[in-house]
Amino acid sequence: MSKTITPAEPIKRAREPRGTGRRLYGAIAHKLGAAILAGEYLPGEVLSGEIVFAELLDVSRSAYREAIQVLAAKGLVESRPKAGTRVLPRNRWNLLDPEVLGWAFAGQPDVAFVRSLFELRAIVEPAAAALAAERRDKAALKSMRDALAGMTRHTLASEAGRMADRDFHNAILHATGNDALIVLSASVCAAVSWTTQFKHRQRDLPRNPIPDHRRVLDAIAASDPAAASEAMRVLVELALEDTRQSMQA
Amino acid sequence: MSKTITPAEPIKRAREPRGTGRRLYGAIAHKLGAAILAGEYLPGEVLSGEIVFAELLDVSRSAYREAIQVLAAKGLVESRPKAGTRVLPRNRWNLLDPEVLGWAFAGQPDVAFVRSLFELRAIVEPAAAALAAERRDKAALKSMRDALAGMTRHTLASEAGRMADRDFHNAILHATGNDALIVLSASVCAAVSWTTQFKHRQRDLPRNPIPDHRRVLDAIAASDPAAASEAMRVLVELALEDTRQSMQA
DNA sequence: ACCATTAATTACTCAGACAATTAGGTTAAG
DNA sequence: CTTAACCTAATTGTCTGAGTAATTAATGGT
Repeated sequence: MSKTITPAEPIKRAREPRGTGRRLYGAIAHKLGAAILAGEYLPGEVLSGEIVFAELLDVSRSAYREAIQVLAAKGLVESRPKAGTRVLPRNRWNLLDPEVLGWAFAGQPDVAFVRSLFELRAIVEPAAAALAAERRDKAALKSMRDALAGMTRHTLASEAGRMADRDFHNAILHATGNDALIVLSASVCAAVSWTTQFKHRQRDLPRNPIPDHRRVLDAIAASDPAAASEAMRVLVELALEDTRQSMQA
Repeated sequence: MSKTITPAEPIKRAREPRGTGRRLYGAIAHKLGAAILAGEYLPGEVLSGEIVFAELLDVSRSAYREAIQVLAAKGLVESRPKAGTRVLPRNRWNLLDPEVLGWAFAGQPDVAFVRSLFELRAIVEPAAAALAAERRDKAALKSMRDALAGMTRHTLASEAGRMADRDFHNAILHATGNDALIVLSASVCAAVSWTTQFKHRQRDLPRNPIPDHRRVLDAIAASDPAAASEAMRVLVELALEDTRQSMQA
């Protein structure tokens, strides 16, 4: 076994002003990361040696190595002398890393994985809403209100609207005062953002999401943890249902 | 402002056979990462230029740069031409990355952060236990039983016992069939392992944890989600209490 | 069958040069 | 006085080529 893998074609640095590949090594990491997440390079298989791979990618070994360090830092690959750099088993991947999530959604996202993300969201966000209801202060409430206003002004079809949606959920997470939850939010919110974008790529928003969000906000403002948790549970469940529809289509 | 930072002293590659710093760049990343997590380098401050820093560390620029790529991949720093590499604000850090968690616990871990981790655990693990109760199969049950047997044989005071504890919780997470949860478990379990080690550094285990785990296992085996969730809630709460005691002391 | 030794492969580290990018100051226009 | 465009210098980014160190696998001895 252990057939070595070689890249398909040379790399071109992306020209996006704010993309993940502003630098050459970033572009390589993006290309390889997306390829690994897409299943083109299977776990256990080994990438052909530095010199060969870098040459085929038409980049220097420095750039290639720095890209590999990035992938290794995210648990996608591991390099050892004499053994080469091989793709690690899936359970070693840092799937909650925002950049890795981006790579996962760069291609056709795995349906089972999207479902598991929503399940995680359905676990974390209601609990977070409950905590927020207990600990929210005036500033946090203002952030939520502002975000909800932004969602109302622009719709979820626009980028500004989606950003307001992220702001709303982020405000709740921040109100919990829990660093671990906040970090997790950065991941989950990013994923949700990808999926909503994915959703609206196919059909327009079938339902007005504002009332659901409003109920959550009201419960938090009223310092009612149980109601906040329940309202958020409903919100996530409806969002899941919308996504499910558009993914079957 | 923007006072530039310089390292205290040169680097020595760690000799640990399975540590994070088997290679030179890994040792640098470990040193700098731990220093950042410890608050020695504050967000916004800028590390003195590559050439200067690498020279003071007595390593080549290549090794230093590869270490920086690792830190950048974990959201700790960001490098731009002319601006240098600066420490990012705390909310950009991937605190759930296992390696970052290791760095956080390499020094005196922040009490608030440890509390937030336990809070996250108290949210995720009961929900995971409930899911496991719904979806568990024979193989998963066997894994849990084996792990519990291991915990009984060795105690939590030994490394083998702690590993069995991790296996038990991992088995539950795997039984959910939820990839996102499994990845999150890799982080949280690692953190819990750090804290339990931290805990036993000061006093011996004050309570027998086996019955608590047994209750969880029984509920999952009985396919009773509510009971599993409740049993796990109790387990985590007791663990939190133990840790709280030893951290105040 | 097992363990020490050796050899070959591969990643790792180093050094120095050049290119690309951009922060920050400077100048010009409104 | 404010704002925008421009320039410059400082810094990271990229490349090349050489040599070192670590690890696996084969080899030979016990």
